[in-house]
Amino acid sequence: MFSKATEYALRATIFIAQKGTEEKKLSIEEIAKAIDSPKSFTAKILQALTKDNHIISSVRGPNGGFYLTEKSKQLPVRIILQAMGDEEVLEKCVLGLKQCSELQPCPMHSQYKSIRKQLKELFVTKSIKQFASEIKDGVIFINNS
Amino acid sequence: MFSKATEYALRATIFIAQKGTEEKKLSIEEIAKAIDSPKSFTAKILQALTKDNHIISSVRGPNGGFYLTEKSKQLPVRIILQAMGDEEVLEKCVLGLKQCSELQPCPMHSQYKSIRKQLKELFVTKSIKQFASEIKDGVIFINNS
DNA sequence: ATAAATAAAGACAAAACTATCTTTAATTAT
DNA sequence: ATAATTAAAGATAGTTTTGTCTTTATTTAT
Repeated sequence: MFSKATEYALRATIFIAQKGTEEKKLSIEEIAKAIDSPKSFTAKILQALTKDNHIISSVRGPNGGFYLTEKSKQLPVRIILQAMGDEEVLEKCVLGLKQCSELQPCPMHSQYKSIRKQLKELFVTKSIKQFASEIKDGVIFINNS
Repeated sequence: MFSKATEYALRATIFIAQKGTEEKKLSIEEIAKAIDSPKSFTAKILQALTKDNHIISSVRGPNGGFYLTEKSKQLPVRIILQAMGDEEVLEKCVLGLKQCSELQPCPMHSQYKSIRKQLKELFVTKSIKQFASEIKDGVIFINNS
């Protein structure tokens, strides 16, 4: 569905939203361990979400790390797909046809369109915060081991 | 959602099922043109679907080409994903977590599982033939131009 | 001021994916 | 038999994705 990079971005952002605060920031070390992702690769991804897109906040130096502002937590999860350049799946024809539409439907269009709509709905209407608050120790997990 | 190779495989197979017969086989030339895919790359894909998986039938030489047997047309479209090694999306956690399940759900699990179920249902319950017969000239399209 | 800790930035490399081109084998028509 | 046609097979190459490592910049604590 999504690239590895996008999977890591979603996991990391939801994790940071849940565990990080401006007072207690999370290091890339902690984050990568928690979500089971390669550290340096994840660092690159968080950099992008920080620098270009201002979804995540970061501070360098001792006691530095990553956290999300309350405002960022309220963004739809779609914002992460957008930042990662990986939101095509929310719009695209399942057969990859450029001109597939209601007027020129592909053979799978009528069956697939409702699935795509629900997928888009999920990423557009739900906020980062909503998924972050799903995590309750011992009930919902975000780690991978 | 799927790789380019899988998109071409789905388009080609549905197209061949609709237009090809044992009497009037389709050449790789015709197929690639019709579904707007790179010819040699598509040849490789059809080779795989022919040789290893016996989903498509082929004959070499003059008036040779590709077609589907009636039996093949009745296979679920999932068989194409399987042959292409690209059916992971029907089963996988949206966040890419290995152990995500009802017992150890990821933060998106409860919202996403019904979407994944519908997607799987689509590929498991619908046959190649069903999508092939969706194509009616001027109403349903499979070309890309 | 200096040292330590941490993210940012950049260079590099391995693997996977997409694509092309050439040669070979099989089949048919003459 | 021979020539023509078509898929099969194999070699190669470009691009993207995934990942690592090193150096630099910033911040904090002493």
